[in-house]
Amino acid sequence: MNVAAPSAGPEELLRGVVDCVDREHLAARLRSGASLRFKFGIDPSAPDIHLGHTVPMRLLRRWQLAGHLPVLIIGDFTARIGDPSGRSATRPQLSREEVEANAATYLEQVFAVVDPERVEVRRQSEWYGDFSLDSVLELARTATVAQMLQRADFEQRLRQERPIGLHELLYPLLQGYDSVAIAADVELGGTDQLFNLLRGREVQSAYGMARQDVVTVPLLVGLDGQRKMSKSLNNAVGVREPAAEQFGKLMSLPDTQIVPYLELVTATPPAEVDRLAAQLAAGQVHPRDLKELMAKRVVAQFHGAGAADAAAAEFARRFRDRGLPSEVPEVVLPRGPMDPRDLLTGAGLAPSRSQAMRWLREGAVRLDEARLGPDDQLVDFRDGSVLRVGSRRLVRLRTASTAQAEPSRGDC
RNA sequence: GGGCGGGUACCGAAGUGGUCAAACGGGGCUGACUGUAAAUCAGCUGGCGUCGCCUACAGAGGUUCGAAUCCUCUCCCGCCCA
Repeated sequence: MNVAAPSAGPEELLRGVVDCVDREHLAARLRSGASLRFKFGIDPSAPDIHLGHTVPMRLLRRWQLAGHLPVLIIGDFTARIGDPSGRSATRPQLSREEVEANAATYLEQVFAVVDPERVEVRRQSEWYGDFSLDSVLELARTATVAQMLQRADFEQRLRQERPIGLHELLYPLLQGYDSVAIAADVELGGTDQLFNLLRGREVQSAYGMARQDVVTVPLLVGLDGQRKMSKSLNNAVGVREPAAEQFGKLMSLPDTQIVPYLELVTATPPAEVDRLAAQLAAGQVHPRDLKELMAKRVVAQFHGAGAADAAAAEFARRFRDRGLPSEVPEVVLPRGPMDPRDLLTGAGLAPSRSQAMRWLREGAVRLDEARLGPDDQLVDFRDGSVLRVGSRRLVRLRTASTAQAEPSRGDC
């Protein structure tokens, strides 16, 4: 990555942030020209990061370019608890091995956005690895149960008579102690992190350290246009997904989110975002075209402009022109007429004959241009025929008189 | 330790002896439509030899012609009192 950018002032560095505590204090420090330790914690609780994670990472990069030092905390301990933020239920416990594996792929993904040259990467195990019970108690003494129960998600769970694990109560304290361990000047997170971030201030002062300032950025709304992007809500775009997959998902985003996405997950300059938003509102630009622009820019960040353009072209071919994708998976089947249900399961498109039958009733199944129905007895196919269910599930059939059929399982 | 209320399909949640493969909502899938994998409307959403059979309502037994529904024990969760 390039350029040692000129150091920027508070206006530039705080653009787009939602909460900022203590704003006066932080602004003064930024103006002072000091290089700040800018903490950002990531829990390797899933193997992949998604676009939602990149929102704070982009701010991290801006600060990095301005001469501040990002300190990335790999939450290899807290990941095993699971952050209760915004959670209505206790998370499943991860094993040490899972967390390790996740952590390894995480950094690689983070560095797609953040410059790997100028960061400090720390793991919680550095300080929690041999944390004694004494230390735990000392940390636990820094807060009261009432303070912990103030947070909305705990309060809500209590009201709904759902379980709250004792270890979950500890989460904000552990995250807070990280700030002590690395002597953070500022901590960054999504708006749902506010409670934890503020707790860090209290923990630091309990340990006789100056309080960090706290900055939050907006949460990215997921593909459903409603809830925050989250893998478990199945509304996320992973940064490691193939370009075509990312592009298609982004095109399914409700129109209302086009501008927020441009703003939060592309490098589009604010002035241009404003201009495009105005044009969209005035009907001067077609929502689909703007969405395509946004999608291309997002995809290009992870796969390059060429791949983004190719994904856009492929998408147009498949869904606008209703054509075949450029690459169709093949499956080899024995030659000869088959019951359509066996054909679907044999080709790996249907997980069961019952599901195959449902699709046949729904009119979802096409063999080349012909639609197959529930009353079709035996259908014949030729080498190279295309069997499809809906628009996204399809295979090219190859016949083999000698070879055994080796169906690849579909993911239905 | 005592008392009470719960554990139902991917999730939430009805059902309290047969008409329950299980209401309803969400999610997912499919069709129509379209600028899209958007919105909207409609259908589907355990398996199989598909108008029938099998498996399923925390687990194991039991009562009954018949149980998700009743009884016993076990496991798990929540609340209240100590």
